[in-house]
Amino acid sequence: MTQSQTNLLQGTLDLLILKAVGDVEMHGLGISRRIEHITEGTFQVKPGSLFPALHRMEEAGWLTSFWGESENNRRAKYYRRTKAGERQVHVETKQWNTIAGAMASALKA
Amino acid sequence: MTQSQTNLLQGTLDLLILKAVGDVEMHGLGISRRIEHITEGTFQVKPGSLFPALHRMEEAGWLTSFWGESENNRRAKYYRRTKAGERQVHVETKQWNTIAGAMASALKA
DNA sequence: AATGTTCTATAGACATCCGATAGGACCCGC
DNA sequence: GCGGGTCCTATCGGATGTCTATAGAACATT
Repeated sequence: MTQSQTNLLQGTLDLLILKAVGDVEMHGLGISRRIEHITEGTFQVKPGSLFPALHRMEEAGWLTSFWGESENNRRAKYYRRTKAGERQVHVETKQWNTIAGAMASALKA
Repeated sequence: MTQSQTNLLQGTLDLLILKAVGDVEMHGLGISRRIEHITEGTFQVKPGSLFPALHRMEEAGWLTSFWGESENNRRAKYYRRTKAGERQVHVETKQWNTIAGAMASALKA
């Protein structure tokens, strides 16, 4: 049975990534660390979740990428949010607030 | 392209069902209607989502069921929350609050 | 009988998250 | 330079869970 522990809710990862990237360019592992930071340690995004998500979002046009060099002189792929990504933040934030509101309403009963 | 609009976040359905059942026994469609009500119309659970979830949760021991007769004289399967289901409400509520808190923290940046 | 409504149920498609695994590139100690 | 640790990206297979669509049984209405 061994239930897997902190399952990330489907659909929240995209928003977290978009939020983490912010306005500066970051590479994959940097984004991962930043997500852990801004969620106060709650979400730890593993590579197997992160990279498919990044590729998916680049495909969708919410992120652009370019190869660069990390602060540790490593080859790293940097991501930046696009205009469309900016709009997506608003869309998904609104969706999240709707969901959170509905859940709060359901739980207070 | 035709993006399917994933209405419900994975993992929230179980909690909504457990909350909807409450302390009285209800049949499937009744639970569905009640979820829509207590979430103020936000979540509309379709049969294809509802029944697999009910079976899964009965398997897990959070619900028990028995055949009865609906208020419209139809054959209906009634569900009731078990002790384990009661405990699960607390577990999942806590998880939800953690997640909601983490998201709130991430979004306020 | 024919039709609609209520209620349960399943199949198939699809998206996505996770664990495991892999490999290239840089750094350091020796 | 050689080996091991770390940083960084990447993919595969499996598992879960939701949606659309479909189906059928039973009762009610006409």
